[in-house]
Amino acid sequence: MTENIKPTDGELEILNILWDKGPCTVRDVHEVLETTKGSGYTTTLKLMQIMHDKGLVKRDNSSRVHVFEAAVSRSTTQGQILRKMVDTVFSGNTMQMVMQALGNHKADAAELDAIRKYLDEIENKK
Amino acid sequence: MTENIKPTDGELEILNILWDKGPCTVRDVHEVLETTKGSGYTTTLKLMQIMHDKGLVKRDNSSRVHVFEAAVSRSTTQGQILRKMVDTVFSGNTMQMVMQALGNHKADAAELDAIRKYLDEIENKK
DNA sequence: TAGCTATTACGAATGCTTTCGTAAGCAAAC
DNA sequence: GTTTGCTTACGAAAGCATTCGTAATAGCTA
Repeated sequence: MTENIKPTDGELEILNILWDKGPCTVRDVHEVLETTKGSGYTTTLKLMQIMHDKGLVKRDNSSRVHVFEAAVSRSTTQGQILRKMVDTVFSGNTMQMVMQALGNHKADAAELDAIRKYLDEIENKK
Repeated sequence: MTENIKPTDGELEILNILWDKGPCTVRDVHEVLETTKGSGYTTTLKLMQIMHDKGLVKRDNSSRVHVFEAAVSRSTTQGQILRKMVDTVFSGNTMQMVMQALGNHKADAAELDAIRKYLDEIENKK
């Protein structure tokens, strides 16, 4: 077990911004959240400070205006959250979850083919 | 949109028990949680009372010992949580989530075939 | 230099979840 | 009928996430 980091919903929103845009100042992040959530500047700041304490982000404070960067990878974090969700909501049954996801989602032929291809890859790799 | 019910983690644990075992008394549920979480009886009771207030469970109080039953379906709840997770963690990209799930999960040939079959079903239904 | 602005730091308030102590009610057993 | 034990009801405490008010700080500008 590497880490037991579990970002909260608010923290995840900020991580998404950092993953999309790369290193950001508090203002950069706030300008996004302001439109999506309408929260205040110091709210964003506080959240990012907490995330730094938790090790979710790295901070470059060489200049007066600190620059933040995600300290955890997107795919790793996605995998952790996904696994926990499968465990708690689907009793660990990944296949059932995938079926449900495919059933609810209106996939087009191209998407379905992409999955078939991927299934073949998985099978051949063994 | 039917409901905007979002069970907490603790509530979900109880729902899982009710879905697995059918109608239960508080004691029935507590006996499971006691071993998995070690929480006290009144803790379980309180949680189930809150769930009743929220409409997550139905209560039969015709006898002294109340009998509780899930008021929301397992698949509906799974679908809601799944959709929210895809939106917040995978930016709404269901296919990417499925790929990640399949990649992390060590599926055997039978499971992969089950998915292929399911993909065919989806495609033919159109 | 003095003052204005933008940034970070700190602490507290709010709201929600989880937990449990305690009281009250009821039923069976003695 | 009194006691004992299980059940439900109520309220409060603890912990955490989120929010923001206020202060301290640094840089820019007039």
